Amino acid sequence: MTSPETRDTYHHGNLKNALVAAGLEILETEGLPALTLRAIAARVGVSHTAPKNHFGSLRGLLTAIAAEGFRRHAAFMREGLGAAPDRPARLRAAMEGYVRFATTHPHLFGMMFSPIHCDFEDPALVAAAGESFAVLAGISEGLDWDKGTGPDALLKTEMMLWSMVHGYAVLTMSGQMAGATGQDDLPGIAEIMPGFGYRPAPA
Amino acid sequence: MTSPETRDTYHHGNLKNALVAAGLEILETEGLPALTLRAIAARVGVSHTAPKNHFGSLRGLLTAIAAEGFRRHAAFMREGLGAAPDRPARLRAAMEGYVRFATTHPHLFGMMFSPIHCDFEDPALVAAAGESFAVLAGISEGLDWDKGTGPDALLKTEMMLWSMVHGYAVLTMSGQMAGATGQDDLPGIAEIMPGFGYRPAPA
DNA sequence: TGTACATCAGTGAACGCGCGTTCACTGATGTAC
DNA sequence: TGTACATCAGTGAACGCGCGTTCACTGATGTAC
Repeated sequence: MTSPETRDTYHHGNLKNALVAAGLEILETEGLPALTLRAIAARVGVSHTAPKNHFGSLRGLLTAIAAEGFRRHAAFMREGLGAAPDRPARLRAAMEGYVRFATTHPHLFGMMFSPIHCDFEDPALVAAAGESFAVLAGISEGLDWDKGTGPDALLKTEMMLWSMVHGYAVLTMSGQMAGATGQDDLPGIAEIMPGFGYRPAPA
Repeated sequence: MTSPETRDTYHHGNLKNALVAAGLEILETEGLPALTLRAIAARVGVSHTAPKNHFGSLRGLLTAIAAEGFRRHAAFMREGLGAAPDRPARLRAAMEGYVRFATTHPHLFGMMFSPIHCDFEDPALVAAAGESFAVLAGISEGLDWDKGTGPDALLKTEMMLWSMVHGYAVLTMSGQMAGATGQDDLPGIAEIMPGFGYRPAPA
């Protein structure tokens, strides 16, 4: 918790991290439109001009928050991987972790993919997003489908998996899937995926 | 064009449609953050309180704009369908139409799926989105994959296709796909799809 | 064909709000000698 | 161990802006008789 706190020192000491943490909290409790410079600073108990020293601008701060979001997103996916007994189970666990993150942190997830809020050129954000993508890439390897086996085939598999799970997350989360199909109780991501097998693991 | 025009009549005559058209133009030229009540009204040449008579609030107007977006989106997909010689070609055309719409109208597309801007409970919006979804549902029928043939299998196929194409559109459009994979020249949506066949058409 | 009147559609000034940024500043910290 | 000084980190008042909404209003239109 980083609830509005009183400081006795002039310098905060850990303001950079505290601002990111405060931003994440605001996203959880109040949503994306409430995520302003002033609100974030107030939650940390600091003047609203202080963030400028660390992030330059609001956009810089939001980008840092999104980067932390991607790290947690990757962690969500990796969480289920350890317990999975085989590769199909790992695939399923990663996909379900992806969707579970979106469902439990809808505002953060929305911001992480919004060019209006984040600077996708920022190296730290690109690196964090890459960490998340790497989990999907890891489970794509060896997936047996009909697109050949070259390096380009691997890229296509990664793209296919990422597209499918991301679209599923966005459409179910927003309620659009339920609205358009008229179904309230929708099949999970693992239910709708094609039933891919894996090639024998390399020795 | 609905550029700032001068009227000689007190009543506009077609304000409701003109406001939607103006909103669509602003999205094309200036993007989502510029889509305000005042900007839309100014473009039509009307006071910024006039829209209230027709839409109640800003949110109502944005929802109407999104609904028109879905109608155009469906039209984009249907466009390629007519010329397609067979069902696999129709599948490909619809998917590519989906992505092309997102690429050519990124801000409109973004708003159409944003709960912050639109009211997804609005019947007109749900109907328009359903029109769009119906195109995908149409090409899902008869698709031969390994999930059985019941009505639930059809729903799963529709969801899978929609998820895949939507995720692909969002991720490529925002530049995230290029960023995370490090590739500039990415395969198209038809390239990454599993190579589904179709069952023989019913007689 | 006229008239009275309700309703619809648009005006424009004002309101209150919260925003991000700029500015001159001050307190705290680190470092060179 | 002291001192001078540069730099870093945070303050708080002020700025200018544009936003959506409210309000009392007025012009235009449609309809009943």
